[in-house]
Amino acid sequence: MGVSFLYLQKKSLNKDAKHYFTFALSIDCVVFGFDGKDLKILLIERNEIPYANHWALPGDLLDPKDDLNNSVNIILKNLTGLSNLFFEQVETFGEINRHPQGRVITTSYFTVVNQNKYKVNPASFAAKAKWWKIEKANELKLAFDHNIILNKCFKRLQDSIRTKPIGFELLNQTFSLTEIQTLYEAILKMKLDTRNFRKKILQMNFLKETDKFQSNVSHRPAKLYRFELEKYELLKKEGFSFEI
Amino acid sequence: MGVSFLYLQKKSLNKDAKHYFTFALSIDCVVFGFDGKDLKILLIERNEIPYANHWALPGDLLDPKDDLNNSVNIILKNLTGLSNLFFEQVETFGEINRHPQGRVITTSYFTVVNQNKYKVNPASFAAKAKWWKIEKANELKLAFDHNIILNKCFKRLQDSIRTKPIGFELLNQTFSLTEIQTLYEAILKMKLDTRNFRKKILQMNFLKETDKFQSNVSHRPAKLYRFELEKYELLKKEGFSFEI
DNA sequence: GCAAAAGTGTTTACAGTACACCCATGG
DNA sequence: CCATGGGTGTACTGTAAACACTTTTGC
Repeated sequence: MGVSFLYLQKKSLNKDAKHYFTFALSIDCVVFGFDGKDLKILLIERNEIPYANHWALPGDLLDPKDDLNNSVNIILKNLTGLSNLFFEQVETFGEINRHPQGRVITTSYFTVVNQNKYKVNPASFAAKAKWWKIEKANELKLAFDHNIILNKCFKRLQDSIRTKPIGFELLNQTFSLTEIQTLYEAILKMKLDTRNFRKKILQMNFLKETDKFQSNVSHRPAKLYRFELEKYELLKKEGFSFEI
Repeated sequence: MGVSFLYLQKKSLNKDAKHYFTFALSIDCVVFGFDGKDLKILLIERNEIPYANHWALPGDLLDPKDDLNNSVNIILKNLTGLSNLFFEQVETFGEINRHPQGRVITTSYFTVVNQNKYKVNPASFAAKAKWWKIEKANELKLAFDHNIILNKCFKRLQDSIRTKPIGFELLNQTFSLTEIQTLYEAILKMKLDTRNFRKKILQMNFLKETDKFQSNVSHRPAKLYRFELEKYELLKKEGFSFEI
């Protein structure tokens, strides 16, 4: 197994640095989007080996000069044009043979974006990108261990959506209560009771009714709401805890 | 920033491997113990630079031949003699200057052990090890970013103890209800109501009353219970979810 | 006037909380 | 017989869950 005490001992560390400083690190990111109906994730089609013609999570090697957490935004921007997103670190994968070309450890993140605000334009970036329904993505044989990473990140999203107000990132700035409910149903994969859902989310007091309504719908137009971040921060400071 | 598309392109990866395959990876572990009264963590005293004479979390460099998650047990055994423990991966830290001697990324884990079963014997292992009250450990200036890692892992323990039956690892095989309650109070850092706590944990139906009692105590001896793993697994399969 | 989704309140059941006294043992 | 922690039940309160009809718009 060859575990050493290098970590504790400078002299040995210098001597055997060649042996230990041989890992590459990558970042893989699950980007969740919502089109008003289904939860989607963003995949990129590889055109080089290994895994040529396979779909993969957007990701890249970490430059040894760059900070880990700060690089996610840069990598994602280079691959897809998406920028300035919030990320949650999920898990680090380090199986010996997960990358066929060397010892690459990957740290996974997820983020959520509004599909309408961020239209991915495959032509303008390095790789072909496409939004996939999460079930469809799971039927694909993704590159590397990306099916596993995808599922871990999806589980984490399901947890986080219930305890943090990240869902509003997936919607337009104003939205109807039905839209939030549909979003929660798509992520949690369960039907929710309309009256109870509205009661619960409204009494949290961080949604502000606007004077706008849906337009051009062939039914009663829904009132539109806005998420008040400042209000949420205040409530949190007072000890309130978000839970759906 | 120098982010590349190497990850996607074999030819470049081969060419620039020297640039990217230059990280070292380490594993750091927060070992929680319980002495019947206080929550403790296990620290090791370094006697080499960097951070000579500083206390540090047990950890070591990962050998490039070894799997990440599987190495935690081996590393901890080499440092402390503790073996065959369960670990939960918590977070990976990759700030540029977190290690003064090179680019070392660290993945953190926590585990919980029964302090009575596992007496750490400093003399017989590589480094001097000591159990510290968590508050005292936080007052120390630990090596590297270990204060931060410790606190992240402690928060994760506080979450996990409420949703997974890991607390019983910290106790003897048979234990009194008061002992579990004291443990939860030590970890969650709050007083709990005795009658309500007992009701809640007993009605989960995975604690089995034994015919044993405390002995040599100068008060009414407490009935001793046992955690039934099989029962817990069964209940979980039926959709029951642990929550304290 | 019909189709389609928006919007709205009440009742019921269960789980969380608060709370105080008697019991068994060792010394 | 006293000190110490073990052990127990009930009433109250608040939140989750179940449930059906009216409203507004476009066509």
